[in-house]
Amino acid sequence: MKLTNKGRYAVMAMADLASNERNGPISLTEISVRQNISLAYLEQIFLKLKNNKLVKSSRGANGGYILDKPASEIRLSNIIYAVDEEVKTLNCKKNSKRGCNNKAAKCITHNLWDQLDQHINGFFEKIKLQDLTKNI
Amino acid sequence: MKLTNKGRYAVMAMADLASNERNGPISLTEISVRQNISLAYLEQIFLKLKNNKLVKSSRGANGGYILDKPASEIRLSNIIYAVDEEVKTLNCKKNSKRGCNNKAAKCITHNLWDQLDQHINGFFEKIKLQDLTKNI
DNA sequence: TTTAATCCTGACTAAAAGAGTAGGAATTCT
DNA sequence: AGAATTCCTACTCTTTTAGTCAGGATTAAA
Repeated sequence: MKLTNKGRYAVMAMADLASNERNGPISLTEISVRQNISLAYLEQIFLKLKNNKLVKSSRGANGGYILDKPASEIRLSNIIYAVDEEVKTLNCKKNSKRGCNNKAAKCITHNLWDQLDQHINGFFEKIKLQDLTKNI
Repeated sequence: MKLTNKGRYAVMAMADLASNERNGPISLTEISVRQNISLAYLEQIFLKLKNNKLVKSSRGANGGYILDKPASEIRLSNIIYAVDEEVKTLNCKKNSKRGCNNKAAKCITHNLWDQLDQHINGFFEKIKLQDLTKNI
């Protein structure tokens, strides 16, 4: 399943961004210091966030990032999805010999894992970025 | 997070065992054929299931495994836990420099990931092995 | 126009985890 | 004794993770 540190860092950084909103963009250097995440890694992460229209960037001196929409409209699932590409546990690969073939009674757990995916997705969909800023 | 193929194989194998109960133990060779999982890998898995008192073994010719208790009393969480050792997403390692230190505002997501753990655990705790045998 | 701050991008790498193999020892039934 | 089966440990191969590194490209302020 794809739920990694990168995903968590992304959530942390977005929460940081939401909590420190002010006039003008916030630089990654700032976030890097506050959240103790390497700048280069943050750059990677924010590139994806930007491609997924979760943040906007402005370049040059005093540049940085701002949220692309209100924190109340960003779900954690959006963030996770943006950096991890998929929120899937394990699915039965087509043409895979092991674990699941389409014969009856052999892929008992297929549905089960699908349900779990939905469960986890649901969890992250319920929570909005705004909900996190309260705790900071 | 620890939710791997091994965990899924374990659930599959246990469901197989529960569905094919009869007098006397069932050999891993049988399960291996039915579920299309390599015998050697199954051996590894069942070793752990046995250590966690989910199955009983009998050795020698005509040996094999049987459930150690009724399928109605075995939760999927027991199985997952047995083979994966932990159902934890990502926790903040003590003494880790990155990602989480105990200063305020820096580990925003800590609680969040804990909640997720509980969520997933809850999912697997609700479901009993017996519930799976109906679909085979 | 210079310069500094920042974004942007891809390539690279070290470590860990995942998935499964291999081989032999011990046990029990026939 | 011979065959079937569990038991147990160690090993290996591959993929993924978690970053780092290096070098632009772009922009805004001075």
